[in-house]
Amino acid sequence: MALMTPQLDTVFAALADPTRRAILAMLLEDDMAVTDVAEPFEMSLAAISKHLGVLTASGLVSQEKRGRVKWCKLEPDALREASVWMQGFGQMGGLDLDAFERFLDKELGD
Amino acid sequence: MALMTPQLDTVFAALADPTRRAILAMLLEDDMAVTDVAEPFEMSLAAISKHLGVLTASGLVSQEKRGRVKWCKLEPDALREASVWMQGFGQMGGLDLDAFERFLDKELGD
DNA sequence: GTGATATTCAACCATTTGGTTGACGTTTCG
DNA sequence: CGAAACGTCAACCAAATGGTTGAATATCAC
Repeated sequence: MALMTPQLDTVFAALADPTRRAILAMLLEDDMAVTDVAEPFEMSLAAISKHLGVLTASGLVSQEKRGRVKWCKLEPDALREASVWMQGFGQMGGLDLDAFERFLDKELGD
Repeated sequence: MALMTPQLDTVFAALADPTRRAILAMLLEDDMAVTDVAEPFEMSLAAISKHLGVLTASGLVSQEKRGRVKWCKLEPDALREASVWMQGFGQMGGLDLDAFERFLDKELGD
């Protein structure tokens, strides 16, 4: 059993939280500072900072500090692997998903 | 902020575990009994039973008991909502679709 | 320099998760 | 009937998750 592509683990785990999905939706519109990301939520800034850490660790978001502001940017490419994995699932019966995950490792590896 | 669609939570959370993804891959080929699902894994039957419970709760798998055997069946439709959610992020942009098609030709060719 | 702003860090807490083991109810088979 | 096979349940455990506060660290603005 292959059980590779640990990126899938972190990406799907990141997507499993509604707060994090809402953050991604916000970042879809524009890059944002951490404080601005946190503004609409009824939870502490530190909690949002942690969520952004999870998103960054999964590759779904990148962060760049300029001055005292840390800008958060959506990285849609990180969704490709997960999305393609799911597409394959829904649409192609009988596919060898182990081979498929190996394919994704190779294609998306860099 | 919306934070709805609890189904997405459970589907993504279910997909975040490599054991569960491997189970889905096995079920893609055919329906299976719980014991047979557990066979290739180096963990207890009870653990696999729990994983199947998570998959069933998320709707990705259905279970039907016939006699003393509980049959597990993949429910690919449950992936649709999550898949559609991802479409919003333009994820397919950088994937090498030619390589993808070649992969599919090879995998599905026979 | 002082003070406000931006963000993280550290410690803590409750809950969930992923695993174990052993006992338990069903169903089948000899 | 009695034993084996199928699967879950219950109790337990360690580790991870998602949140809180309060202090700490930079940076900017006056």
